[in-house]
Amino acid sequence: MPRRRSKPSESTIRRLSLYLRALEGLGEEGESTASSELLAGRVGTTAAQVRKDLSHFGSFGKRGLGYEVAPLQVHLKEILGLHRRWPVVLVGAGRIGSALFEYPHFGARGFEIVAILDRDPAKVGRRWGEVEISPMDELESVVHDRKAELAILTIPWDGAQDVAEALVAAGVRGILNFAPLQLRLPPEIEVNDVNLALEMEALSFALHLGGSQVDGVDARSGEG
Amino acid sequence: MPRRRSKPSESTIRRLSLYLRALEGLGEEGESTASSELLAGRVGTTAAQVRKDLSHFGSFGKRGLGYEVAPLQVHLKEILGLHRRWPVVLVGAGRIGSALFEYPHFGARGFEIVAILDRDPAKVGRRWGEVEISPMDELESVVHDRKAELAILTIPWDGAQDVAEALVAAGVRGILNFAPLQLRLPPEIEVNDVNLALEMEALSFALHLGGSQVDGVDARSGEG
DNA sequence: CGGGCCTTGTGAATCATTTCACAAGACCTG
DNA sequence: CAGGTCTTGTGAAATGATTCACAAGGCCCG
Repeated sequence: MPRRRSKPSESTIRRLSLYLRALEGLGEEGESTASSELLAGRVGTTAAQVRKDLSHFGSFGKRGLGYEVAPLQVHLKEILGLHRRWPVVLVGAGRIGSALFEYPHFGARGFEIVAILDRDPAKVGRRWGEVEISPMDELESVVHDRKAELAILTIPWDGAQDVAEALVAAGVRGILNFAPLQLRLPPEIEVNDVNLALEMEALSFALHLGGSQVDGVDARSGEG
Repeated sequence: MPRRRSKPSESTIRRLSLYLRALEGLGEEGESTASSELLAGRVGTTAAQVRKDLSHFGSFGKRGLGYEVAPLQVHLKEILGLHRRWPVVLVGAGRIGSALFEYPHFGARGFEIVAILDRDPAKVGRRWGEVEISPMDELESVVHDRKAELAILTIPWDGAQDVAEALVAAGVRGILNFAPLQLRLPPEIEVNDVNLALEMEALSFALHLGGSQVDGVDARSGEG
């Protein structure tokens, strides 16, 4: 197994997802091969970056030709672990939870929300499509029964830490966390934070700065 | 004005947001000062990192004491551009748009959704709270009238590029983009992508790898 | 008011990521 | 099958970010 030259960085992984989506687009457009330069253009990076990213996992291209769209898609899906179905538990049946439950791109990637939990008794028992909302005290049995290793947390910050710990105790190994706090969990648990206010704040910073002190901003003018 | 020793990185900016939130928590807990180490603990980074991040913008701490919670909060808000109100246009009145409209943490940071646009005639004219949904052909006038420099894009990928260009033409300078495609806009326009499927895929990668080839994974066991 | 204790701010060193540059192949054409 | 053209895969160089380590200050106590 001659793969894995050096360990891929977090950013490499994230770009693999982008390459995968770009390849799907190219496939729909009828392209059967793609050069690293073409892929880079679609994803907003450089050709060298694409090649380096892919090289961490093997040699998928043909010199002089580029990469074949369909096979590379398969490879990327396998690398990312998307060749299988992932049962997911959604905790928090609020607005964001509801939006994510309907989010079509999850299903397209094998992520299937198989259970919904909420602490609000008024919501428990309702059905969203095929899935009935369960009370929080069924957390452990639900996670266990459905063999869910992934969870999405869309609850207010004040319950998040406890729920996260319960999820981990029940067998969850990866959490997509929308609660705006830093979860403290064992290091082997993978947590991805989505902090929407933070994203807006990053925009605010950039606009604020650009509006008031444009002087120091170079980069684009001096050539490359 | 002796600020700005070197240019802060994107990651530094994002951590500033985290520090700000941590400081708010500390304030509520009654703390009046915070050391870089305490802040680092709350945010999941190192004390040196906190100090280096802050040092890009000035000297806010007192040696021997640490940082005063309330004043540092004010400084961070100013650095991030949060000392003012930001009118925001929301494009896409679907599930995600609805969730974001209700999202309490936006308002708490001065981001106010002042207009909603949707291409679906069935939605146009409805009210969400105080805001009525407008048709897409009012995009330019709405952005202009409300002086919105920020927009949130929660529409399907197939319309996103055109809408983004229209927003920019109307005066928008920053976009929070939920559409899973790479927007092609002038470089002075700030775009932050929130790609939810990608976040799940990053989790999937980590779990997939951890489950199948644990051998190469070191870091935690051997200590350092 | 001097000594001890803390914690900042920051150059220097380390570590990580990205970019460069080019040899090694692969295909095509004649 | 040789020569031309293209594009990969990859060490090496350049750039960027984080961590280290410590001098400079500030506070408190006696």
